[in-house]
Amino acid sequence: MENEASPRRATVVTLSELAGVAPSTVTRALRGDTRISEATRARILKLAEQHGYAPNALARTLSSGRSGLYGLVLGPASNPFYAELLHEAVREAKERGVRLLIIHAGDGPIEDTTAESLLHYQVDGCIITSAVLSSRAAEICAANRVPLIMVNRVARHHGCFVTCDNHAGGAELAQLLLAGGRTKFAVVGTSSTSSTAVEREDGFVAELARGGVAPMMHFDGHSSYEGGFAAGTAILENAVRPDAVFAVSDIMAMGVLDALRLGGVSVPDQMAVVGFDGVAEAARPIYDLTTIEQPLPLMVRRAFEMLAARSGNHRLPDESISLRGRLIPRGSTGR
Amino acid sequence: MENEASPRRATVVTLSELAGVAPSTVTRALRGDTRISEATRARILKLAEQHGYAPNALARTLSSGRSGLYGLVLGPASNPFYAELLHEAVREAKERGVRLLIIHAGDGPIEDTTAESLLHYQVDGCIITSAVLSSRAAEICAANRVPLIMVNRVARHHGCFVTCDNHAGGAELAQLLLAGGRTKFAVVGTSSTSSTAVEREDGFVAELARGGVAPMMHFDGHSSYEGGFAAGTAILENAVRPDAVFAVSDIMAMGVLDALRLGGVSVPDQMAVVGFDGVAEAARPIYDLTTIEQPLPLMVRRAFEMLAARSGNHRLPDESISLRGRLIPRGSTGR
DNA sequence: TTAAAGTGCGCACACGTTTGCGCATCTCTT
DNA sequence: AAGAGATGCGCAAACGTGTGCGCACTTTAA
Repeated sequence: MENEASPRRATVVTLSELAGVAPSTVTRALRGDTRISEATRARILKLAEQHGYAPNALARTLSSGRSGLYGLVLGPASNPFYAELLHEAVREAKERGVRLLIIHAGDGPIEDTTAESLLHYQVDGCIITSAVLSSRAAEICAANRVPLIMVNRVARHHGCFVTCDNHAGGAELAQLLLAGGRTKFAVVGTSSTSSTAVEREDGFVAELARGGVAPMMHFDGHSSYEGGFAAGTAILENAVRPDAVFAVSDIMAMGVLDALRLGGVSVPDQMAVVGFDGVAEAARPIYDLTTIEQPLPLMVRRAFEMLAARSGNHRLPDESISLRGRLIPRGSTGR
Repeated sequence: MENEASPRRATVVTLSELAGVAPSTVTRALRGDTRISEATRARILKLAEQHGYAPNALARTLSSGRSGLYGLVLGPASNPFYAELLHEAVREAKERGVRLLIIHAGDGPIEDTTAESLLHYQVDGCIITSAVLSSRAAEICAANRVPLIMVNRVARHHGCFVTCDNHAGGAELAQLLLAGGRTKFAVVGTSSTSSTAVEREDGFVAELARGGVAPMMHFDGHSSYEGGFAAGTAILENAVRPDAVFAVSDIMAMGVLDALRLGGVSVPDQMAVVGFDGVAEAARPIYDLTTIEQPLPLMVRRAFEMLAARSGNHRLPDESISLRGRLIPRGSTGR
């Protein structure tokens, strides 16, 4: 079919010559412009099909200004939450006909050179989860009109973000534990300045206070399984043990649970454990973890919507969306 | 700094006007062409710096033919191996100054429309893990000279791939178990036609045969934690229990281990368990899983090298690389 | 003194697509 | 029958960068 001597891909110009029309006619026909007659359109579509025409999205960017590319900044691989978020983003991007450019993944901060590559590829926007953007990097994006959306975290005083209602979620978990008759609470937080973790903890502690209780123990660790495991181990070693543990993320709660299991503590009889995120792992029978499920699909959709709106109109003000999570009571809190 | 009335980004033309030279001179100066005098070059570099010039990589693609974009097809989120692979790929891409375009993620096959978007963005190549490419999609890529590399899986009869030496790894695990005095073996495989799983199983069974033993049980399940858990549950229910279980992936082995734990089976005393992949989770004290670690960083690097070579020279023949994995003996096999 | 080689840079086109403008032709309307 | 609107399409410029070719000037060689 394809001639070996002419390996060149079909272009709009190729098709226009074949069809005996102008390149602009081909473009309009392919894009469904109503001003092109149905007959011409059909003829061009058929030619495109025959010759395996694939539009050059990069060339389109050049003249239209939109690239159809969104940057994605991902958190560490050790937390399955980000893997789920990635897959959700891929699904949503496919639905919207846009592509995802992985800009950064991992724990560390985003380097300035990485931020610059955002510009090189003319991304229409960028979704940031977890990682911190240096002020210089943020400045670069702002100066070049690249809209930024933080998912699952908020920046200091500016920018768009969509999060779960962390405060309410923390409070709801506290209510559940109080209603279950728990009295001695441990909080497993994170040493990072993550807004998400802080809000969850605040909500939890505030609700405890409403019930007239204060946590008896507090741990700060790395926001990972290992951090949770270390906290769980520390709980075991404490002279007086709590009867309920709130970990600010499921991955940490899983670490806590495993430490308790190795220490011979029975959950939920001797100790209840709750987490936050609603990752798939939490549903495993071995963990059976009570948690707040983040409405990930909706959060991702909202993020894309905000990006799409802002890539069309740069004057839109900063916007923040908070979505209520769903309490999933499981075995780790009894019943 | 940036004038509100002139939101346009600096381009080569902008700089050329500022410097009083031709656009081509600017291009050559920025790209380090030796034919441009040092004085002119310094002046242009300074101007570029001042005006925050960011080259338009998409425009460059148009005239140079190379996009600096690689497609990435990722497996399901439920297996942490793919998350690790993603992060490794991101790291390697950063080092090489190329970008990753997420084409597809998840369990299902790659749709043809997805494959076409590979072409739209003129990717220089594509790394495929796990998902299957329809023959039509493969044809599209071949016709358009988009090199494809399979990582951790091999296609039927053609294409480039880089894998771990699955057969040798399976054999090594069998040796270890035999040396540990195990006699009754169960194999937890996957119902998918994944070449990787089949090779691992073949290697394991072949080595058992050399020792004069055949597995007493065999399970096929979904290649996931749940699949492993189901197999583990089935093992519990069997009248006569094996004293060693080989799961073809760590994620399945984790499922097996948890099922055994819930069933009160003590590992490694009553039963040894081994996995394959070397994911981070396998090292958790609660699993402490003996496994074969895939040399992920090297595998990813080789994949990029093969892609880079093929995007420069389309005539290169198919090539396959097999890298030896490393046995990591842990508590799940005793000692 | 002249030819040859080297240096520094500009011109112009190419890459593939989009889009504003405008020119025909055809169909109504009055 | 003539102006008004609709319909169908072409022309040409633009997006930003890369590059082959060639011109002018300088240095070196004979």
